[in-house]
Amino acid sequence: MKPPMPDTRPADSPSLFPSHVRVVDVLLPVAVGSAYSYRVPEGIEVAVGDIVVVPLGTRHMLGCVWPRTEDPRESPKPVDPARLKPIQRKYDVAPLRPAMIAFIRWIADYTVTPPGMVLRLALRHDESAGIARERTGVRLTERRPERRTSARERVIAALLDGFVRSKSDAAREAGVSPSVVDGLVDDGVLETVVLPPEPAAEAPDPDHSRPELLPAQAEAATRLVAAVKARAFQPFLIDGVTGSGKTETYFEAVAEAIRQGRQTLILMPEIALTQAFLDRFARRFGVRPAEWHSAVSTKRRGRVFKGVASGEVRVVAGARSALFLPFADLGLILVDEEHDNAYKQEDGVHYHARDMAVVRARLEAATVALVSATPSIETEVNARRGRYTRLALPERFAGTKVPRLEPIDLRREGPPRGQWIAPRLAQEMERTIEAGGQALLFLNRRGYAPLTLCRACGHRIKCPSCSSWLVEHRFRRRLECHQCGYATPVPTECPNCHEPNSLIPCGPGVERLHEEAAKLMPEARLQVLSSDLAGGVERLRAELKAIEDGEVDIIIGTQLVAKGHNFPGLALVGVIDADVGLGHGDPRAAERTFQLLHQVAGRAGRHEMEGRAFLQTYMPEHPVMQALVAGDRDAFYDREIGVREEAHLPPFARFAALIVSGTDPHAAQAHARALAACSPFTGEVRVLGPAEAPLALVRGRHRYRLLARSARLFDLSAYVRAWMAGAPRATGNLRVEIDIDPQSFL
DNA sequence: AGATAGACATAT
DNA sequence: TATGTCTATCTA
Repeated sequence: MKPPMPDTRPADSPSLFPSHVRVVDVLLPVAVGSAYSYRVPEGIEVAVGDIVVVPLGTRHMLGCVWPRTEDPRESPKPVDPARLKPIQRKYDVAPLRPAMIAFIRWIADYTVTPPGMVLRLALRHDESAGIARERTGVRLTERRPERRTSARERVIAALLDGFVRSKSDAAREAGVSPSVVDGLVDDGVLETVVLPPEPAAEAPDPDHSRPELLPAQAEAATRLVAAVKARAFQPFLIDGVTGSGKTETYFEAVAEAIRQGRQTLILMPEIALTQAFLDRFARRFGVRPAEWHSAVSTKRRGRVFKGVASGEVRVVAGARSALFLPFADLGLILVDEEHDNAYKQEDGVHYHARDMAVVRARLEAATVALVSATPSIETEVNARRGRYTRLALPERFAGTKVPRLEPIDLRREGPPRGQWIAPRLAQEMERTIEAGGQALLFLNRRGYAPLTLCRACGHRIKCPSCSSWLVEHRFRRRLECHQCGYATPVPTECPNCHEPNSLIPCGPGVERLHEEAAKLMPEARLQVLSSDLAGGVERLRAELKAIEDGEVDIIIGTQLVAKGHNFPGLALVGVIDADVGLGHGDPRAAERTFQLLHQVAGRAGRHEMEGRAFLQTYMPEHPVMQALVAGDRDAFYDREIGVREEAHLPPFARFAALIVSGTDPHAAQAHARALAACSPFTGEVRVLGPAEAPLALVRGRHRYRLLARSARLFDLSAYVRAWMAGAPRATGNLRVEIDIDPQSFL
């Protein structure tokens, strides 16, 4: 830190040098529209981007010295100089660079969120966390103890090499408790040494172990490497079938960024950030990347945050929040599984991390690559229009093909009532297991049965707080609401007509499927995999290991099995109900179903083994099923893009919804209607049902949704801002949130 | 965001 | 009339 400026004014004539009140604007991480002005006290020098501690009301908080703009919304109103409060101190962290400030502004503008809320995402770390505490190590001296015990001897033996170790390491290596080490320090046998702080992440080695690449991979890698070398914004789509080595390919670009001394951000859906991925990275680069997601400890976050800001951390693998890390020199961003919905932030600042990654890359003059086997419609359109350069990886590594999905028409060859596995699928499973392969039954429904019905009066048991069906979880003997988490013991009589023993479970969940499969194949070893597996992450990890080791014949899984995990012995996939998820009126239902089922099918058959996949459906003629069966991805995209065009929704702008919420339902609805009445909104106003939006009635807040049907969504944020500015004062308690997937940033 | 002052509702 | 609960407003 710079020394304070010496005061050069003559002591006897201060009035000759009118002391200028130095004022700067500081953006605070709170939901206020503009930055606030603060006085800079003598002895403190601040520049734009600096992080400072300032008083606000009764508290002190971090803020960022913010540049002035012409934009009146962001500029502070002039304040009586006497009312200005002084900056308390500078905060010891790297200042936000201009690209980061531009990024924050861009997102705030696009998402119609106060910039302070976006800044909050960038400053989210614990103040004390980043300060690496001093670590002490121990080293052997010439002295030997008077009292000799076997524990002491072991410590001395372990430290005979003369190297310094931390106390805990020394104790662990010698197999003794730390108090033995302390005792030796007291006796002067060991001396303590101050250790340098542990690095936030070790430096990855771009040449640690370079893999053999297939021709298509090598070609794609070359183009990515060239882009990284060029140090200019360039967006790519890495479009490769499951098992085509997308990761190995983009690792080459990571290697180049490391060689260039620039940083890399690998974004992944949180669930995909597994040990397996980190290990894979370590095999290629010798060390693991720095991790950034909700499960990382506060202390570790602080260190990573500082390491990223200083440039010491070269590669970060993180969930969407990693997008707001203060990279010193970001050269490459990878968005793995770019189609994944987890990239959407649904509360606070509504942003789509995939799109914001492209924005950030542009502002940082970095290369960005979106990676997927089933790109989102938007990304596909951007690739087709040439805004993203497509790098196609059409072949699988081992030369096997992604299996075609074979349809099983449930109307013609379905199972008997009360069962869900078609005879043909059962046969194929038996054959597969006899041949030593594994089978996966995919059903995206947790629990035993999605509906409990009264045989006597027809009553369907619903959640008292959000009116969606309660799902029976037989293992836990409860009825659970999958929307809001409400749970109650399974009743013995109908809550409506009080008829005893009249309740019957309707429809299948994975637990019920497990029951059926066990009956069909009593010898087979079964395992259910779902996110609510008893025993949590530990158990899940253990079960995945067991599956990998071939200790399971039939896996019965929900969505969980479609993502990330590798099942090397999997030879057959059976989709129990391909129609789940279609026809809910969700405009993205077709896309999601296609992506999910394509990914699930892709799990079958790798490592020189051809796999097979079956699709049980009541509507084999549905375009999604047809595309899946034909293995024709392009046909699917052609159709989906066409559908959106017909609805006058530019495919790359996706759907837009405005959520107007307020505490007074009448006022909120009136405002929603007023907004809807104005161009460009022609959509209807709907009260959000709880099933549609579990958060709809949080704390008595009423929400209304507008669907915008406009070809010019580009103006959406400006439009809403203008509307809000002109809205009557009573709208102060109304929040307008835009829920869109912005695509107009190129 | 978080503190606080005001607006109702309810206990004392 | 004190006390609790919920909301709207303000922070420089």
